[in-house]
Amino acid sequence: MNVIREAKREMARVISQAINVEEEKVFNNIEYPSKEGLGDLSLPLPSVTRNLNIDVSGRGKYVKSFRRDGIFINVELDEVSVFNDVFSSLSEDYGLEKVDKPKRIVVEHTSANPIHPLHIGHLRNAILGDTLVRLLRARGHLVNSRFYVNDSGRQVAILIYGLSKLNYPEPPAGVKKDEWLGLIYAMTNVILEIRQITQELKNASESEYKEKISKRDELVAVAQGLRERNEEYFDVLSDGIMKEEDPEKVILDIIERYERGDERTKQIVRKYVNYALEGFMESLGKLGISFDVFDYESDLLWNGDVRKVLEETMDSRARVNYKGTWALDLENFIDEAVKEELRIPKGLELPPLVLMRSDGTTLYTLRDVAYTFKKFSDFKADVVINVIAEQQAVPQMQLRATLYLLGYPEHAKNLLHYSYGMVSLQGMRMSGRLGRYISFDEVYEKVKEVVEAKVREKKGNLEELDEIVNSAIRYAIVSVSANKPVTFNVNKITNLEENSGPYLQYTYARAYNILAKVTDHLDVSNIDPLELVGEKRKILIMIARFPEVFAKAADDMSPEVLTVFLRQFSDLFNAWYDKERVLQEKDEKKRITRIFLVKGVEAVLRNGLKSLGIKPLTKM
RNA sequence: GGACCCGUAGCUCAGCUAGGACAGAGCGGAGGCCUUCGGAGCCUUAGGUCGCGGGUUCGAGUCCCGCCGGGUCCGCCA
Repeated sequence: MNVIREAKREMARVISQAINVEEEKVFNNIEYPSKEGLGDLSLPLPSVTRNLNIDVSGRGKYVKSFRRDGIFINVELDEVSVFNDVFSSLSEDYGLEKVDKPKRIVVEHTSANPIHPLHIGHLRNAILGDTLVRLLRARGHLVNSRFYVNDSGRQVAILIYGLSKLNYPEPPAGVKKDEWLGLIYAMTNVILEIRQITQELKNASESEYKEKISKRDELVAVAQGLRERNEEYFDVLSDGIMKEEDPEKVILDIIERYERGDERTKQIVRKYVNYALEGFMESLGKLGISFDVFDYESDLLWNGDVRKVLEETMDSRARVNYKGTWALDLENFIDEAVKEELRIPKGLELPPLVLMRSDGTTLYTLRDVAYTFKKFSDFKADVVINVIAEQQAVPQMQLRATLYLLGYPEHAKNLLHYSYGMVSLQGMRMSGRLGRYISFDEVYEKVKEVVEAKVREKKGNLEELDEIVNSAIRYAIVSVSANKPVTFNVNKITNLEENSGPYLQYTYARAYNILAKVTDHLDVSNIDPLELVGEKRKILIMIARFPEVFAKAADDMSPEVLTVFLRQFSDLFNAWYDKERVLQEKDEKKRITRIFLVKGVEAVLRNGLKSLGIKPLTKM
């Protein structure tokens, strides 16, 4: 039951008849007054008519009164009707309104390269992605979450090359596998880069020389830092790589063997890639994040999917010769109207999609086309959402344009890029390549430390410690709009005061514990209508609004909408909580009225928090 | 050079998609509240040319244009 919607309908019906404007138009322009004392619902008249000289009167089931106030028609709701209808139908899943026509939706998120541990950029990706999954599921959609394993690129090959120099060691017991791999990868890469730049120095011109020297010094400093973390590995790697005649050739050979599907290479690569994934899952598991499916990029190569797409593109009328290889000319074969339809800026000159390297091997974006087909077909998806950083905006547009050109306009339209802004680190860019990052695990442990100290100080319940840490981290991420660039700051996450996940959990616990002690028989007809004033009345209206807010947050894919609402709602409840007693109230009708409101608060917070992936705590 | 994202209180951010009533929170600052169902709380208070300049409109933080800052992308990398 969505009481607010019914009330808005009633209001719109009366006004539309009075001023002769379509009901739908009136309905869509109804808003909530921005300040107190103006009623519960409001219509700015100029938004629907030029005739401002009108008055509306009367009342209905929900509408108690209409009042003309400047350019507005303000409506006061009948709190008793609202109360009755909200609480006589208050179910377990109150507010989690389901869509009429559920869609099948694939959400791909996180998809970190399996060569180093997850860092705070992935943290944002994973939390946004997982929150979308939960919100859309709560809304009634069928959602399939996927992780794309980029296992066939150069980066994995570098890692495997390093491992080969170490004679394919096993991760030591007690060490997190992704972290262990990340160190080996960074060492290998840095040593390769130093070797490379040292070579370049030999034929460098005077002007380049200085720049290259300083770049090399920088790399050497990074290398020293890495060496301190494991001297034995570093020295063996350094020795092996420096002695290698042509490391580049060996790395290309690894790529070639893996892409071809050479059995021994497959075994080795998959083993270590899966170690990295194990590490990812261990980290993400702490926040309750998991995936339905892992898709390996290499599978698309081995099973012929990529080849099929390549053949299709080679048949395309948009195929052109580009710098000596083949590409799709997206710019000249996609007109303005289609660009707009595919959410591509008019002024952007879309770069051609290069189909293959001169040696015939394929490139990431083309493989991504194949992967997109797989996501649509495997799950019979209506919509595919890619949660990817904003840096990938252009490749994502190329992807949509390519799908369109290949004759799949529906796929192109239903492929959404859920973009998020960069996460930087106090002015410094993170770099997995150089082993410079704050890992997901470090963040988690740091937050856990602070939360634990706080719980001990409060003599609180340590059993749910992980759930408090989870809510602190999720809230900090999800309460900022996705497209904002953010600078990472642990202090912000460890502030557990009013604007925080733990604050919401705490508020929930208060409401829950009142209800746990209730002995009254609750009957909506046994209440005191005069109680529905002040904060209690406002709480009631917000409870009634919750289904609408939830639906908007899910439909717009804007979890921050729900977050803000839950916080304001908690503020309101806490303000009231401090002023009046519930259980100690002597008058039975007053007491029962208040208990109902607390029940509403409990339901709204419980369902709101759950759909954000935060556990409502009964004690903390 | 072109394209995209961001710019709101000392700091961190809501509000901008679909314009509407004196611009809202938290942190930090100042001052209060434990005979109280959980003080991770409550109540006061100070703090703002909504980056700047035009335009559209009865009305602009919100829409349009032009600037200025910060970031990102423009590879036969992923």
